[in-house]
Amino acid sequence: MKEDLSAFLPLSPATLYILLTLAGNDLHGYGIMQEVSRQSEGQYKLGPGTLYDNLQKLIDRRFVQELGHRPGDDDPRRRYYRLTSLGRGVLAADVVRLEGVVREARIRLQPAKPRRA
Amino acid sequence: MKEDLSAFLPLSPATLYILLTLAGNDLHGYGIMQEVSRQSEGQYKLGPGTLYDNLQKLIDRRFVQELGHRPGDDDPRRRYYRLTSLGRGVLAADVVRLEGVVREARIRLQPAKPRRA
DNA sequence: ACTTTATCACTCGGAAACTGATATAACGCT
DNA sequence: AGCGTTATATCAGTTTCCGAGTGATAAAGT
Repeated sequence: MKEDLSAFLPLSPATLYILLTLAGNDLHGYGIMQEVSRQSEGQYKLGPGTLYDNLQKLIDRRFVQELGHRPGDDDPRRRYYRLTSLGRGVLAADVVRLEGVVREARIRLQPAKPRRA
Repeated sequence: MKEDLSAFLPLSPATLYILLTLAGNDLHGYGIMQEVSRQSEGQYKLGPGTLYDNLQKLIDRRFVQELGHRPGDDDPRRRYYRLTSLGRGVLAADVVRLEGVVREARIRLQPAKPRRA
């Protein structure tokens, strides 16, 4: 019963990192920015423009839903977002694609691997 | 003696596929399009606009060099391109990044693995 | 108490990238 | 000769990216 998730692939780096971050926990915008920076070890930083552009697009496509403010949260400014099961599926599909890319790259980048016998 | 290749990361999907394809063999534009389509099992197709935009950019950045026409080739229209060692390094760096993404995604997508006990 | 730094949400305009339609032409086959 | 494929390339329209900037609250330091 798989839908055609491949129509949404490949995900852009920005989209991929956002979905990846939300796959772990529900999170708010600023938290996503920090988490992406942390996960990529500072190599990739998401600006607010990219973030909110993407977030809106992801909500429109039902990959992510907004939870709004959390009643018990300490900081009432935060607006939380959650990955939907559709979004989870899209992320999983892209991960499969990426595994293929990585596998292929490993083969092509190492035509003569030093062997250790 | 590593240079700061991370400044060029992350590669866009289009760029990644082009570098990946050229990592295997020197190839001409049309061949790249076909090979990308084949490698991604038809999921991702590079249009000529995207291809030549990227190719020019890659040449400017010295990731790829043009070889021009091959003397012995049957079709003299073809213009061949080759990955430079810099381009190879960038590709390798992005593959490392992607491996991290894939690893992280695998962890986050399976918080409760079905056990078979 | 007061100042500074960090957190948080979001908008905006310009830059960059993507996309497919189109143009042009040589090639291979019947 | 005619036709589909191979091949390079450009162009305009759209989408995406990006960070500077705005505004405000919360936390931490002095």
